[in-house]
Amino acid sequence: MTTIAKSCAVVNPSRIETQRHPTLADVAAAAGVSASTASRALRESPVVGEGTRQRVFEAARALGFEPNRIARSLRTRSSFSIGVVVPDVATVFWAAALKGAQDVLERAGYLVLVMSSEREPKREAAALRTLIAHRVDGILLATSGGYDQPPAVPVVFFDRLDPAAGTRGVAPANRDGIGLLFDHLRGHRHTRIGFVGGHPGSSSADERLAAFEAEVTAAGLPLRAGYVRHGDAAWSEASGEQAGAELAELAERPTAIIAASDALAVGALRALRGAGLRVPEDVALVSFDDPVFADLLDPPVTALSRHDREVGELAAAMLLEVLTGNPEPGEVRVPLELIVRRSCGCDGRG
Amino acid sequence: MTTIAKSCAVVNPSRIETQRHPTLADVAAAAGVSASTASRALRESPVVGEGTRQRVFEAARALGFEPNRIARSLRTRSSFSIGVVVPDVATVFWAAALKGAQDVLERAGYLVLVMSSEREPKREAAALRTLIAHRVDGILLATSGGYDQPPAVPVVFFDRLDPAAGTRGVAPANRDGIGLLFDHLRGHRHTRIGFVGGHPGSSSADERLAAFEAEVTAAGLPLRAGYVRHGDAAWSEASGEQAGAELAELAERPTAIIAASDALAVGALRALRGAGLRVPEDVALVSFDDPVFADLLDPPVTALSRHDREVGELAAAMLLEVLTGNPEPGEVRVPLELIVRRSCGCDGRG
DNA sequence: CTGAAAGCGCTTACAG
DNA sequence: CTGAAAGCGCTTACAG
Repeated sequence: MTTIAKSCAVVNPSRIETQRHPTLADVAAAAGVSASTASRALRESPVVGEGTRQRVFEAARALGFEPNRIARSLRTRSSFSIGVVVPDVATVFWAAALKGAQDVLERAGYLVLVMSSEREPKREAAALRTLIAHRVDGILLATSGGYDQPPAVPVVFFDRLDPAAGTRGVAPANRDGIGLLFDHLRGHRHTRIGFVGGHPGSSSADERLAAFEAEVTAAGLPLRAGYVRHGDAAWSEASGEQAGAELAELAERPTAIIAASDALAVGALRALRGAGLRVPEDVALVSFDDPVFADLLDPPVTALSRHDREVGELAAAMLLEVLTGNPEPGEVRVPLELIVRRSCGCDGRG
Repeated sequence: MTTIAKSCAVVNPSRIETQRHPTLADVAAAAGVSASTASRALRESPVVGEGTRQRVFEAARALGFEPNRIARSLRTRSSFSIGVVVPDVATVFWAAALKGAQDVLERAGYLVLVMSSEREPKREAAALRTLIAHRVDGILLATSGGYDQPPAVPVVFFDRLDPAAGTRGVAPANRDGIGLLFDHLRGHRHTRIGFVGGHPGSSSADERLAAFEAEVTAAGLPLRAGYVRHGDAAWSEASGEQAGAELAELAERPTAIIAASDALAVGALRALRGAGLRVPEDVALVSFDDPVFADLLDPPVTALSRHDREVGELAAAMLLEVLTGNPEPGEVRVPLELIVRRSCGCDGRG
């Protein structure tokens, strides 16, 4: 007792007396039963008598008892929690995907532990270790490359898939999406099409770039190295602007640009303006991810619809499947649609 | 043994054999020492011999041992985790504030548990209970009204403060911010100024509205009920559009509008356009929170700089203070600056 | 229907 | 410097 009081004082010597949480033993004592019975009553075991059940609940209510999940987890050897690690929680895409995942996971009774890797492999690896240390039942991972050997729990990838084949994952249909964008630009008769890609190394960046190159080749167009630029690790707006500026300076400038994300597109738009170029008259511009308020931008930008939330939901659902014993291997791709506005050269009225 | 294997089989009968996590006992056995010594070695206790220390670390490494934090938490009676509850993780403001908080908390060694209340008092109360059940050491709360009696751990409010006085909290300087917006509009000689507020009931909505009314009165202008509109619970863009449309329809229409948030402002902008009104020529518009890509909107919108991240950081720092025994009571306000662009009537060149 | 006992995986006085 | 023992707060066979 003395020990406990002392350690409390060290940890939290403020006036706010962190009142001791009542334990199951307290409830049992108050209800005049054993801890075993109290536990069974609280867990609605059909075996306990009605009167007993009521007395226990009453005692628990009176004491403000909230069962200690840490103790329960240790005892039952299952934390009923899921870890989610994303490169950056404050990016529109991951914030939305995270929300989607959290919704389905919480509905299934899981606690969600969110960790941010800040796009660094080291921090991702650390986050994974922390999650394992907390004995999560499974992990949802948008990898930044910190995943080496599989941890001791099921993992489902999302958006940024593991390069190794055969791992479970959910991602946007990158290839088809780029195809939609490319075809639309071709419909406007463009032959000199530039590309502002994400940072090489993630499946999302790499797939979109590969799809772009495949489209160019399939269209019988020349593959010009100078027409392909890349954003920085954060796919930042600033790096999109830099890339856009480089494209704008080219002697034989592209007449249209595909940006691999919203921030990259907005950065490119800013660069084009800065270079005194009109969009879409001088250079057309289309974006992979639909920018926020895209229809109010000047000009309104043509882009692919967002299904961020859905990616998170599907990944969570897949993990739940695995956890309940339906391994359901392989990949799921979320289809995207083209939203035609004006930056592509259309008049924006459909 | 049989029991364990059986229960494992029920939980996860997939081929992915969830390998048993090695325990401290395993490490101790492998290193040829007792669990006590292994524990001390791993925790870098100065008391253990160098040779022993090395053998233990080697064994831990070889086994891929990751100490079970659940067991440690139970034993030490401290989870070293902090709960953060926000109305919606996918809203720009909270995503950024959350990230700020998470950064400082993780740096201090805490695990962050994020919960979303979806703006419902019931869900907020449930989230709070879950957090308590997980024995978090403290809570960061942007309340939606689900907080009745103080939980058994320290709470710091952020953005949406507790109406009760004297509680700890961090929020933007709502009053001063509205003052900045209002004064700027007055500088443009506007006398008929409308207000699209947030949903009444949260401190952020109420403070901004009160500040607006105080400014109107202080300026000697009439307080017209018809000039004040409110967004819905989510402060959604659609509700901002609705409010903007109502203002636009007024017989004696305001010549300027202050919107209490980015989404509300963008909604209002859309409504104004829909009504065939030019911004800022027919109606000027300024926004409290700086919209994403605000400078590329048509017209670029004048707004208050965002300090979302800072709000989260400061709230986290305050909680840390409390946890280490420096109660530091009261409120902190984060000052905002005006970013002048074109929607207010300026030419946008500063 | 209920209780005593064991144990989940750690940490930490207490002895040596 | 090291080990045996107790205990954190639960759950769950095992007996009655």
